[in-house]
Amino acid sequence: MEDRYSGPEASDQGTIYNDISERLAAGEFAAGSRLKADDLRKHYGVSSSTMREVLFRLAHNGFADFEEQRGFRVPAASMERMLEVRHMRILLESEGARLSIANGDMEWEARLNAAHHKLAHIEVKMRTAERLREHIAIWTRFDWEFHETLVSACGSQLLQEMLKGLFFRYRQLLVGLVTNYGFRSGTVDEHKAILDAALERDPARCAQAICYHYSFLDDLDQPESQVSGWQIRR
Amino acid sequence: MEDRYSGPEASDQGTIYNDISERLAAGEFAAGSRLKADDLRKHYGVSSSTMREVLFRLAHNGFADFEEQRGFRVPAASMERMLEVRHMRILLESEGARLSIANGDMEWEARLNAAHHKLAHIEVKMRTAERLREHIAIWTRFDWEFHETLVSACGSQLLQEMLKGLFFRYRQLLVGLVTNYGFRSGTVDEHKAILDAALERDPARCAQAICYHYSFLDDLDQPESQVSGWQIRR
DNA sequence: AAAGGAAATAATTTCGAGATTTGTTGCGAA
DNA sequence: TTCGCAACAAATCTCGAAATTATTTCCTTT
Repeated sequence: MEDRYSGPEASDQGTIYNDISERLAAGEFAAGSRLKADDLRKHYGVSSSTMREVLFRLAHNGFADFEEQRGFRVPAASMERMLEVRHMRILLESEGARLSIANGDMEWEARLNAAHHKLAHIEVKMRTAERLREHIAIWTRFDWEFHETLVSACGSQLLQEMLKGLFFRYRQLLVGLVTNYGFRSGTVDEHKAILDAALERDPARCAQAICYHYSFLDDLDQPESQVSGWQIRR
Repeated sequence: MEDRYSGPEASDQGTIYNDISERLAAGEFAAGSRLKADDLRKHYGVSSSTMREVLFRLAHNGFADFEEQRGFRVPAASMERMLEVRHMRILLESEGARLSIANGDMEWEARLNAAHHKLAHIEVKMRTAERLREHIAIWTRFDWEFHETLVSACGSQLLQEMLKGLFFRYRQLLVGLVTNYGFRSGTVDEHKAILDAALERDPARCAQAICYHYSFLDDLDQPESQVSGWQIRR
């Protein structure tokens, strides 16, 4: 008799890590709330030590805050923190795109096109989707794949790793700060602008397009101006 | 009767983490070698779980590589990896310095002067020191404090955190790649050039000085040209 | 002698209980 | 009512052994 529970089948560390990070990126846990090791332990059917390790891995990737003797918390989603992450994303992504444009071959162009195609498809679909929640996970993956592919020919493994961390941190903060899981209809055109600039091998215009992709944040502070149906959470 | 051992007195996680990272930054463990959890566990007198957590923390800060079911290893110190870390350091440090120059007040200038003074003092002393090994830990700290202070007025906590990780990763790789623990006599003038450019509020010249500070790496590939008495490890 | 495989060895990973620390509640005094 | 303090409750942190998985050794087979 199994008195475990009926959750995810395989509950190894990697699976649990991915599951929790997805749930965090989908805004399931309120920003600033405690990640109770004991509750999660029971939910996934593992021991406290295993859960602790997973939480440490999440913490060191920026998904959670850790304080000694005080456990783990979902990082508070402040606009200041958000702007800092955006700043770093723009800096690294522009540099990575610049190098990719300089080094990338036709194979890179093809992969970028493919990644954009998948992303555009889901984004157009989501514009009229009923239940946005169901598409967030796959959209997040395609979004990341596009941004990852953009810098994939930069020649620096390190830059790509750092950018990955920033991407998911950004998403987590965004979901905590706004409604609609951070989805906007405007992203379709913005991603297209980045793609076009990259394929035309224009680093300056590409950097500009990347900048514009994140510029909506500046409008969020003014409550009267709505950004594609968004609202700041209260 | 204590059959523990006679090492560091307080063996909490933070202390062990700092001790191991210092040993790694001093090149005590050969690059590519295994970090045996059991040996370290015995050395510090803690359980395997505690040591495992410390190793995870080290791994997530780039001090160690982790592979599932295969334990922890000292990252292989390759020149490629080194150039990647240098690239990111230049990018982030130039940006951080630029913002600090724009935002920093007189208080920042004073702190930068103080940090440089301490750093210059130890570096001049090390030029003629007998046993370099003894000064590495304190030199590393002052070196970091100077670079940290340089960007401390940039207004981004995130940039500073990322730069800190890069700094120690850089040091670990350097120690693994060259002799003399990565110390060069040329750093004295280079740090002075960075300080002067920052105090004169010249971002472009500051970025140039930062770039020059790391440019010695380009000469390392040519074996005939010696960089201030350095040699590449074989 | 070389290659393959099975047993032996050595490492990592998981577990659950106990020790330690933190947070909370209730009581009494100012 | 407010503050301090002590006892209680709930969480984290550590531990060492057991289970799992990788590595080495050595014997068999080709």
